[in-house]
Amino acid sequence: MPEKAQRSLPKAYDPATIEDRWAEYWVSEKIFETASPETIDPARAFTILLPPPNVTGRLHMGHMLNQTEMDILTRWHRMRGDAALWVPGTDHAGIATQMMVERQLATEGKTRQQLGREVFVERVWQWKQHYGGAILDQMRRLGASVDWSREYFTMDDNLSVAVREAFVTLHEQGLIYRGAYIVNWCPRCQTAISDLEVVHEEQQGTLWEIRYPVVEEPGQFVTIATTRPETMLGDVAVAVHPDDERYKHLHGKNLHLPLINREIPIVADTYVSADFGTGAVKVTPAHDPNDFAIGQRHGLPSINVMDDTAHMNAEAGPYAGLDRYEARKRILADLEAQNLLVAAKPHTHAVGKCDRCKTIVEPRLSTQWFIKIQPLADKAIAAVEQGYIRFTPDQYAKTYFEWMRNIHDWCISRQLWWGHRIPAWHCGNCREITVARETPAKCSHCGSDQLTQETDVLDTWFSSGLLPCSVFGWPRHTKDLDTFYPTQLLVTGFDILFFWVARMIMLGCHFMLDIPMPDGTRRTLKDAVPFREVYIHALVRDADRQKMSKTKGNVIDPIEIVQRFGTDAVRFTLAAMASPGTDIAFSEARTEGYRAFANKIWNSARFIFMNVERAEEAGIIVDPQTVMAAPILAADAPLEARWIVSRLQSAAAEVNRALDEYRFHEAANLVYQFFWGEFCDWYLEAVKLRLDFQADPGTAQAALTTLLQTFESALRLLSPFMPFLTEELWHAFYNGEPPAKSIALSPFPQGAIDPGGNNIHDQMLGLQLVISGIRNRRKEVGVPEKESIPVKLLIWTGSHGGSQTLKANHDIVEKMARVSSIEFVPFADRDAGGKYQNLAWYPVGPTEIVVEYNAQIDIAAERERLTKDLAKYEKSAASAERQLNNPSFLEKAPVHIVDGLKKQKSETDLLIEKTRKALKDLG
RNA sequence: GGGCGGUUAGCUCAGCUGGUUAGAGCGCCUGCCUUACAAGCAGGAAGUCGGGGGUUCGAGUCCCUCACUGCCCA
Repeated sequence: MPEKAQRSLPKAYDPATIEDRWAEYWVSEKIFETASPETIDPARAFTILLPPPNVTGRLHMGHMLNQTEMDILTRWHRMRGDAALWVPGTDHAGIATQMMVERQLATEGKTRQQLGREVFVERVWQWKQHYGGAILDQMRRLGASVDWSREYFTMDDNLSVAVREAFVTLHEQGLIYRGAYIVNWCPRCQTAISDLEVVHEEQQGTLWEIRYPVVEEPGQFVTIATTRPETMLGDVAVAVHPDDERYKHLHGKNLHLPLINREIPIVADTYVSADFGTGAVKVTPAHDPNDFAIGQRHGLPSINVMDDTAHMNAEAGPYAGLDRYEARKRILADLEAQNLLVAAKPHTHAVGKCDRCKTIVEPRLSTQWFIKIQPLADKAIAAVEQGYIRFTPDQYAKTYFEWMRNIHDWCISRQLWWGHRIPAWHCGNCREITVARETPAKCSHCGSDQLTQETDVLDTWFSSGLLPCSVFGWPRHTKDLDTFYPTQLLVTGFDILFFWVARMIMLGCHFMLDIPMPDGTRRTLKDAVPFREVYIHALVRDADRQKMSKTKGNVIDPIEIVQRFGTDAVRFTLAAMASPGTDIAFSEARTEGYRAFANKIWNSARFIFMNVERAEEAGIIVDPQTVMAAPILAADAPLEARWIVSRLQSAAAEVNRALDEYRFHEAANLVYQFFWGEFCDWYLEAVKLRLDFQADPGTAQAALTTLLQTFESALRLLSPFMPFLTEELWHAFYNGEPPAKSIALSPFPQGAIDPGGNNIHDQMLGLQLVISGIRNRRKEVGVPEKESIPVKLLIWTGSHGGSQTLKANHDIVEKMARVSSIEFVPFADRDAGGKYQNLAWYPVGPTEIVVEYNAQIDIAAERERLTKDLAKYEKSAASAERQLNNPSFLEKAPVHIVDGLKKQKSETDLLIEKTRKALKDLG
């Protein structure tokens, strides 16, 4: 327990003084640890998995948005009584982590090759122990309500068992194969990388046109076009479109490949576009995926001309040993010298770069391990098609289908040292491969003991894709799995839709089908899915809508911004702007506004605590322990009390609905509007009238009770959005003896639509309009702010409840509009002898407000204002009339719309009449 | 080239299934230290909802088209 919360609060809220304390308290008191699964009703489990951040990562704004949303939802579910479990952890990030450690080694003048694999991997573990916790530490600081006892790391032993099981099973099922195919090769990382790890950038390049002599027809040439001339050394054919008239006579003939003196055939293939370049394409199967496909179709060989560092190899003949770009220069020069280079045309094309190190990727033929993905993708498609997984916003389902339906086999091997080593052993004797769960002693084919393990490791996503099952103990059938799987929700950015979302769905659907349901029945696809819902959030940009990037220098560090404004203000900013499907332009101005909101609440607490003390001094005690029950009103409770209780109920109901639909911005704005715009602006001001503990203790005690109840509920309503501030104030509210260890463990206000609410709301609205109207008139006629003045309220005949409410609550009007006295005048008086000429006048619903102040008004300005208003009213009335005179409107529009319009029309008519009179009175 | 989104107040954005007079925050103007809060209070100004066409009793909202703009995939 931190030091006992104090009710005497400093004048301004300083988040820095409380946030670290509560962040530590939540962790050390294990506030967010979930009960053991045996005690949980799976129907009440709300499980959410943190999409694994890189272990090398630092928290950025995208993480903070992502985590704020998850935290709001998790806290909300927890407070609603669900068994909320948010599982945190990190991803071992093969390439990134290996790079990080290699860089560290470089500063010591060492390379990983010098250390050797075993020592290097040990070194990476050391690095992870030392630095790998950074991002989770940041989460702790931000108060993420995760269950730290369940923290995972994809290289942990238990998760490694899952990886091995998954690999071996897939292999047994014939879904994993090994073969030579074109992959994206990063020459710097010296590993294969996936399509998704290649970023394409538009680049100004050159399209070179090169002549290849025709063998059979000396003096004839075919001119090919290429952006990568250095790969010509690996050419095995030239392809043309079968219907291209220009080349028809050459089908079946051969060409001399310049520089290297190889004869290559001309093949006809519909892949070739006759319009592009010269219509003749060189075919280099070992260095281009499309060429590889052509090569397969025509039974051509593949000649790899580069090594794994993108230097030319022995196949490149005289160019062997050169870097690929140096080779390009030399080749172009040599071609030019032989008069074979026809043209060099500027050409914009997309160049693929390694996402990690930005090196230009070299498509390269190499032997890799693949997953035959179609059977997995089929289930993943079915799961979404059949509605077992729902996307929000739903248009992402389309993107998902698009990708899933055009998926390629997944290359899962990486030529790295850091990662899950593939459980396959090569036999030195028979050359066969043994795949096994346990390290085998003998070759399963020939029995030899000459086994060496495959050196490749698995793609990091192979392990992160398994997380929804593996963190709960899969492949074992555990109680955790029964209780928490499928998880409820995955919250993530659209940029990783294909990274985790797609892979988790494929692997989850595939493997979990084999785990029976808790009751022993067979699991179907519906319950094999890794999560039931996916919420995709947008990108956080800077205030000018620019994408944040290190090169632009516009990156906002969430921790830095949190230190300046407080975690709650930053969270609230993100939540309030997180409208589904729209990028967030993060603006400090907005955050300042929400810091002010936090301060506002802080000060409302000061006011309330001050009154609790004043009450105690007068011998009036309201036991805070009794307030958590839903607010109860006395039969004769004043209007503002009925109103605020009703507003709280409906605000809570609306917040629940909004969060249910992932409408974070709506939920945040509702809480904001309720707390500031209603509770502080109106209720607190009105309730001041009732808090005279000496003169009227009965009224005061009732008022204080409602005040405390409402405030306490409002804190709970706000808590998922602003956990720190509300935790602090809640403990202070209960004088350090709260009914639970944390507000996060208290019930969330459910809210309800109060049947009497509309009437109360209308009454209060009438009052508010009169108060605003008087304030407006005061300004217009220049009444000094401090001065209390008398006003007249003219009551129109035929207006019923309105004037009664005003009369009954004249004290509120007097206080909030600084009125010394109100005279209620029947409207009939108005026309009596120009009594109200030249007075500050303002129409409000069934009343008119007249402020007599020195009888001095700016007649010209007043006339202008009234004329402008009149025009507005007349326009509105005319448009209403047009509709009401339209038979098809009356016939087709719903009744409540017609009635509403009629009501509006009559009110507008009244306004017009009043305004005309007022104009006339101006003389 | 294929696909998806966006264009609403000075700025950043709401406006869900079409329905009465289009909202918020910040900024701006004016006046106030009214003992919870100047990180505040009160009042105010400000929008032909990107252009054009259509459907409808009714369009910011649906359809077509044009312009500009962003993103994803190839």
